[in-house]
Amino acid sequence: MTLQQLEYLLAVHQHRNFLKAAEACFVTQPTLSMQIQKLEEEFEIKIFDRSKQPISTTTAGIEVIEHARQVVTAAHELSSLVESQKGKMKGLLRIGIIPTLAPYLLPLFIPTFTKKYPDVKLQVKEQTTDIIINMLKKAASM
Amino acid sequence: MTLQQLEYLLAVHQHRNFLKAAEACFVTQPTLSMQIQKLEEEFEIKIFDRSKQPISTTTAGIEVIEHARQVVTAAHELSSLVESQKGKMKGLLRIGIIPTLAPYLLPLFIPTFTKKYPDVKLQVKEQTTDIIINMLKKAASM
DNA sequence: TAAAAATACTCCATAGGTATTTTAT
DNA sequence: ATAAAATACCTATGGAGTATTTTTA
Repeated sequence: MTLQQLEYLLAVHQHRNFLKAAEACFVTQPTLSMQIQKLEEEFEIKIFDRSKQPISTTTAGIEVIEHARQVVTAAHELSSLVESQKGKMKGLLRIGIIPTLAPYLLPLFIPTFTKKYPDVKLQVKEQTTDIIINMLKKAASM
Repeated sequence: MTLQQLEYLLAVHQHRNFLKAAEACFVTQPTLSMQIQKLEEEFEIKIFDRSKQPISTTTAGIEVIEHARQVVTAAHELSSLVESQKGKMKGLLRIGIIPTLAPYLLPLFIPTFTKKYPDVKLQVKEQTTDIIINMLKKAASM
């Protein structure tokens, strides 16, 4: 069973026609026919009744399709999630800065940064140079 | 994205170890590594942090895995459904029989049949031979 | 140094395509 | 006669294997 096959299944069920279903899936009719056959073979269940036109979905087939739709829907939701996260910066960013520079640099940096990356949490520590170096070493060894 | 890759994903997340995950999936470690990489590439999201042992799941990865689990679960439910339907007779069976035979044959046939195939609905018509033939012809032309 | 993941390569199974035949209206 | 699905055949992608290298602890 593959996600492809399940999508083909839904297309055939919807269009009640192998050629149109194939076009909707951007493949040729034989390709789609083959995959449906393989699935029916694997399941040992006849899902479509091709003995008359237009083709119909068998009793057992309908139940299969209901569940297949859930699988495909879940997969699409996963795709959407991924799409929305793609390239999105998020997490925690720790910054060490010396007190001499802090009041000059931070006001320039923070507003634009938090606007651009609203999902990144900022944690700023003002410390002397050598303390910052120690903290960096410690962090690097974790 | 394939169901296989999602299963591999869940296995790695669970075992926090590519080799053990591979064994659990009955494939070799390189095979599993490759598929995870391909998925991360397709999604453009780093799902696992391999920079330290044991490996961990990234923030974005956790969300992906939650949804992946839903897809895989739905697919398993579909498999279960199919398994339970496999070889199961169901639907409607129409029987035509002549009144002369009915009282002798039906009592022998119906009890055993309904016991063996509880999901098949029986519809018995007692008619003369020529009426039955007409009904058959009509049914065949549908 | 040992354990774990990545890389290199090879192979074969199969998804998908084109051309054609079979089946149903 | 025509539309639709199945079949035959071919190609190429890529999933999976073995062997090896690189990386982390």
